[in-house]
Parts: sequence; C-alpha cells; structure tokens
Amino acid sequence: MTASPAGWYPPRMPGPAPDAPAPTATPVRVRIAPSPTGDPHVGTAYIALFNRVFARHSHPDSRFVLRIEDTDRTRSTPESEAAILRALSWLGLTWDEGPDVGGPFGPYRQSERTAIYTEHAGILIERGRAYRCFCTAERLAEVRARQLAAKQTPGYDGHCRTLAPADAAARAAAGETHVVRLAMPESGNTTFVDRLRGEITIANEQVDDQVLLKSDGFPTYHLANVVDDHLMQISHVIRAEEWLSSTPKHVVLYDAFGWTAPEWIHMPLLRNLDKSKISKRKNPVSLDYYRDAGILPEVLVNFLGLMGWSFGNEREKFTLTEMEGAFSWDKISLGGPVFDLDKLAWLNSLYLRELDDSAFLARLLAWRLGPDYLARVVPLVRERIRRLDEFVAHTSFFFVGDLDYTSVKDLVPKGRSPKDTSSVLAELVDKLDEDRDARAFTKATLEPFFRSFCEASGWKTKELFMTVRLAVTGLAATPPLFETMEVCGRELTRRRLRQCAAYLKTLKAP
RNA sequence: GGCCCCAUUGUCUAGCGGUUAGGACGUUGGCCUCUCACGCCGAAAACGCGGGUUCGAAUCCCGCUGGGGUCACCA
Repeated sequence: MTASPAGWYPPRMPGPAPDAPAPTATPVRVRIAPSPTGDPHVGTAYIALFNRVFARHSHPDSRFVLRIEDTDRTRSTPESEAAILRALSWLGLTWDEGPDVGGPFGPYRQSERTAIYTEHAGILIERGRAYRCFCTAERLAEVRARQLAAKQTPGYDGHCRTLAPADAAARAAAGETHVVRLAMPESGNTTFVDRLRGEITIANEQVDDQVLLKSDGFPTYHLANVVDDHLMQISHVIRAEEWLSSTPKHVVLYDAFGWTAPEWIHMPLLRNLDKSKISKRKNPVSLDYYRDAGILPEVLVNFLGLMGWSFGNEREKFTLTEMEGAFSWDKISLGGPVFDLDKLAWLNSLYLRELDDSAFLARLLAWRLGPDYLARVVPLVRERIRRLDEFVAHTSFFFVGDLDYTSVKDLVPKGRSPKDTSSVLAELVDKLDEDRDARAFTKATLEPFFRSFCEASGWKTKELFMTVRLAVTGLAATPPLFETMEVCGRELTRRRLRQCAAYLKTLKAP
C-alpha cells in the first residue's frame, strides 16, 4: 500500500516539448476537495486556483483532481455538488480527474468510498493507533461542560482508550453503536514543514483523540482526507490556513499507516473588511453572487490571483494562463488578504472596456439581459404595464445591484423602530440560509417559510412583507413578493436584505 | 483561555541590510471636455512598539502588542 515513486501519473498523449524544460522535474498531483453543503464558495475557488496554477506551472503531466467530500450525510446535497462543479467550470478552473470526468483513482465522491475508510480504520485499530469509543453524546457533553467549568481546554478525556481491544471488538460485534478515535500520542511533539512557513511544531497533548469514523459509519474529514490523498497519490496538499492546527492529526495518521506524507502548503485565509475569516454574514461569498453581479469569470480569477500572490513587475492584470507561467510560492504573502469589492469592480471595468461592442453585447446577453432571464421576468410584469415603454421602469430592480434606501418611504412599519426592523431583517436572512426548504428559493418554499417566520417573530405578515418588498425592490408596488424574490435570486435578495438591515441600523428612532 | 499562524498607507501589494519606502484600489486637487466615464498631472496616506545584531535595519534575532485561525460524530 505504498506509493510507487514514478510512473503513477497517466501518460500525457503528446510528449512534452523538448525545448521547454518543466519548472520541476516531476509532475505533481494536487486536489481541491470541496464539501457540497452550501453555495459554491469564493474560498473554494481561491484554493482551487492555486492548486491548478501550481499543477500547470510545475509540469505538463501534473494532474489537478476534484474530489467531493460529502461525508456529512445530514448537510451534503447533490444540488450543492452540482452548483460547485458549475461554478468552478464557469471560472475556467477545470480539473483533470473528478466525479464527472472520472480518472484512474476513482470514485471521486467520498460517499462512494466508505468501504475503503472502514477497512483503513480497521488497520489502525489493529495496530493500536486508533480505538473504538462507546461514549454517548450525553457523556461527551458532560465531560465538556466540566472541563469548561474548570477552565480546562475541552477535549475527549480518553475514557474508552483504555478499554481492552478484545472487549471493545466484542461490543462492536454485538452491534453497540460506537465511533473510532485516533489514539494520539500522549506526549511529545509533532513537527511538519509547511512550504510557506517552514517548520511547525505542536505538542501532542494539544491534539485531541479525533473521531475518525462516525457512528453512522462515515469517516470524518481527517480520516477520509488522509486515506484519499494517499490512494489518489496526491503529492502536495494545498489548502486553507484554517487546517494548520489539525495537520498534526494528519501527520500522525500518515505515520500510523506507514505512508509518506505529502508536502503541506497552507494558503492564507480570505478576509472580511474587519479581517475576520470571510463569511456570508459580512460579505458575499457565493460565486453565484459575483456571476449575478456581472463580474466576468476571468476577472474573478485574476482578482483571486491578486489575493496573497503577486505577479511581479507590479502587474495586476493577467490571465489564468499567464499566472500559471509566472507562478512561484516565493511570491506568496501570508497576511490574510481582505476581499475588497471596490477593487474587484475596478478590475472588472478594465476588462469590460477592452471588449468591443459585439463582445460586450454578448456578455450582457449571457448575463441578465438575455432571453433566459427576461423570460422569467416577463410573466411577472406582463399584466401590470400598459405600454412596453413602461417595462424598464417597472422591472429595474431585477437588473440593478445594490439599492439606495435613503428615499424609500415606510421601510419601517408604523409602531416599529428602525432598530427592530433592522434586526428582524438580519434574523430573517440568517434563517433563510439555514432553512433547507427556503434555500431552494422558490415561491412554493418561500411563502410557507415567511408565514411561519412571521408567527415566530411576532410580526404581522402585512408588516413584514411590505418591509421585505421595499428592501428587495425599493418599490411599494411590485409583482408578487415571493415570485419576485425567486427571480431576483437568492444571492441578490440576500445581499439587499443585509444592506437594508445595515441601512436601518444607521437610522435614529423617530 | 490553551496552542498555532501572521504583521509595509483605509485596502491589495513591491521590498528579501544601504531606496527621496515603489505600484494599484479607494479618497482628494487639477487638466481634458457639451455632461459623465476614460485618460493625464498632482496631493494626503504605511514600515505596530521595545530591545538587540550590524558601520548601517522595513528587511536578521528576541520580547511585547495587535490581528487571525483552531480547539465537533462540520469540513
């Protein structure tokens, strides 16, 4: 079960150009491993970009793999997976191996590889590097509460670690529910090298006996990621910095299996304006938002390439191919870059100005001014206008970006304060994200959601619906609210609700 | 809070012992111009602090401070 050092990559059909020596002697295999649990995330595109660029830069035979990490059975959805694949394709960040295109190391969807993880967890148990744990959620919560109360670092207390393996095996065989935990060394340090930061040492006592196999039989990230990266012969793990502190677990796992660990490269985290890790509450993070906002895909890729990396020569505008040619880890800076929407818009304007009229028109048509989107708007306004020339005025909110609320009347219902209105909108957006049905964002799912939201919040439907209508459209007279929201789309609607909540917060009570 | 990572203008960054600390976004003054945009010229704006090392530190080392991440049967 060891990686053969050479010849493990699929042969490239035409041989490499003899006069163009590859920047590295051997091909690399890298991967992007998104979890299909929500909207296609800008951070996923960011990491995908650097993986792909590194692969393409390194060697013509390098491979960029897309692996779906859908081991969270309660949150993973096929819709999300499809959306992620679509969004990455939109950006041109295409992959060489993946669930849709296949490849020699499939399947590329972790939910289809469960037998592999069970087998490998078994190996670890046999070797005494992992153990079965029968603790209940209640006991875990109790231990945790006690540790917190005693101001200790919360973590598993090792209760089941001392169980006799034979007894544990017998209990498992009898059908008792359990998980499998990593038996972390209780003393000593784990040291690894991060390509960008150098040597990093973490004391083993800081690392928990992480669950590797959940009671539902699915693996956690830690097990699946290590097993798959090894079996898929991944040579470099390029992932976000948030993984840095759990890398010791992975290093210990590679050691327990007797495998050679890949090279570790942790990219800095994209940030909100306040420097915290980029999040949907503070910043649009869905790639669909940027698409709907009219950001060109090549611009988003270019801009992401500016985050933490510099081309050199003070050059800011470049294509994916140019970046692949010029790439070097030496030019990475580790301060977490703030994702600045203003600069993104400026870069987009540069690209837009370079398009000729027909290319520009083609972009507009591909965006919202084409038959597809218009066809969805038409049924909503057809019977509300008298002359075609009234169309644009009645539908502007389907096409513009952020709205200006300063001249919108009655945003705050009678008897409510701006502050309360603001917080109800903020709460609404959060709930809208969490609610599985509402996430589909159709009239059929939106309406029941809103009605029950009203009941729970104590707001009358009349009050809330008008406020939301004004927040989403800026107008009091519009097509039916839920159809309007459906057509505007989740991203635009969400953005406007948040913007409106922020605006209301700045208002004084009358 | 423990541990880990990071640190140049408001933001993205160049710099890798000797620079008037450069470029870009944004802000701002002006020019161009029927308006706006573009473009052009100019301005304000940064090496977090304290110790070392060195003839000389934004650059190297240490401490502090600050920011971030992480401590799940989520990834």
